[in-house]
Amino acid sequence: MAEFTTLEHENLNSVVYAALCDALMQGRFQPGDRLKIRDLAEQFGTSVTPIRDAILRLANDEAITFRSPRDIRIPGMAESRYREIRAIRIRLEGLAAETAAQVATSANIRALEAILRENEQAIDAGDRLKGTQLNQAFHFMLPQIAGLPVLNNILRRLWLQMGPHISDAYIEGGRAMIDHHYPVIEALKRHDPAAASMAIVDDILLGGKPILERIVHGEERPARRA
Amino acid sequence: MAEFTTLEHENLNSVVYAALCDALMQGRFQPGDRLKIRDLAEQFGTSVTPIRDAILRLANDEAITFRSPRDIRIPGMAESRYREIRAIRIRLEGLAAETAAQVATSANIRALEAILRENEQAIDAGDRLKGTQLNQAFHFMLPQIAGLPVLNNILRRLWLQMGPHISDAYIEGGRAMIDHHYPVIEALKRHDPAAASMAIVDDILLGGKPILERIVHGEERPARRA
DNA sequence: ACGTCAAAAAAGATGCATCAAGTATCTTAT
DNA sequence: ATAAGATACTTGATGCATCTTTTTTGACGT
Repeated sequence: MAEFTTLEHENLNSVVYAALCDALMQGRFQPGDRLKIRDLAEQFGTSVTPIRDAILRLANDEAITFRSPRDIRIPGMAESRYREIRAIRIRLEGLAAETAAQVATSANIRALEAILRENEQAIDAGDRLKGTQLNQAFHFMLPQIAGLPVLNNILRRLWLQMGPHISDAYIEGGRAMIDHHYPVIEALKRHDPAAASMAIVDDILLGGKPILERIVHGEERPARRA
Repeated sequence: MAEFTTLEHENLNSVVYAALCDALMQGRFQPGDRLKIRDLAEQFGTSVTPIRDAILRLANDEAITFRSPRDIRIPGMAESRYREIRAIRIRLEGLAAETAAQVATSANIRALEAILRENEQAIDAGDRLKGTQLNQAFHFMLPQIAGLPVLNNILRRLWLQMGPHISDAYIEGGRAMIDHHYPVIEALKRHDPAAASMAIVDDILLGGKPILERIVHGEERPARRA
């Protein structure tokens, strides 16, 4: 999962960054949670320097923000921001799906089907964490198949921002969260770019509905203290 | 130009980051150029810490890379990567243009026209730096008009990567580089999203042609030493 | 001349001390 | 008992020392 495209010479800061990215994408942070450099340093068993480095990168990704100069927090998500991210995803994942449909091999298809099958089982078993991970894995597979690393990185950053807001939505959504993945695979099999794009758009709009509702009804500026 | 959406409490690291971003986008670095933290610290009159912070953020943006653990450089651009970035820009700037066409005010139009006029003059005067800056300003104005800050940031990062590769193309291109900006403004005036999108796509594909040719004929892995 | 290898210099990574600014706590006067 | 002010603590930013690895360089042999 934590496959980073570029560089990253297993520095401590990259290890911390990768770990925090995973935590973010898995919804292990809640909006409003506060991060303390010294605490994280203790948890990771490093000095504060690599933690600062990782935090800075995450802030650059807008995955965390400095509410005040000394108050590092997981930001809230305004509804307008979520809608914007969704619109961007539609364009970008649409492009990925179209391109993937043109070049997908049977091995690619099998990999997607394997993820989808596992995802079903995870959802049926009520395993929220595994469910979100596999859903993400499915989405990230398309730009990978398409050979679009830049696009993949952009999407990764968007998911970093969405992570804290999708936590419980997947359990509530049940299998409906991944129902739209089937038409995607069918379109790739037929090498039908337009159908692939439409299918992934359906997934983003319909499958993501519980997430939007959560955000709309949630606090814009999350309460103090977690 | 250096308007950063979020946070950024005028820390030293943010000052350095903003300065390096400007330098990158203005083409003041060449692919293959090496950056040294201690040298930059001397230039900025700070210690190495804020420089490291800024460099780390830039590396996270993939605007600079660590060729080896101790060799920080402006990366080269493979043709495939440029084509991918172009495809992404088409989708994203297309979305920005469509949205902008729906909401543009007459004040927005006037601002765009002012930039375009200035850009003409800069090109006629052979002022490469100002030409590229105003061209960028035009492109960044669309997501701003559209009210899409996330999209704006994504584009900013892409431009950070393109910056070192567009240096001399604008002089060679002459007015052809901005000819396609007129139809964009016309479409916004008519509140015609489809036309606005098509116009900006034309600009990206045709206006960017000299850039692609430069990249195709340039070195993939740039020569040592600048 | 050219290539090889080793010593020296360079350079980023890490850790840590200090600073400044904000926060919480405690004291004290009303 | 409450509120205002002072004190101590928290916490990120900055600077700096040190460590390790890389890069450079120059001497040496072919």
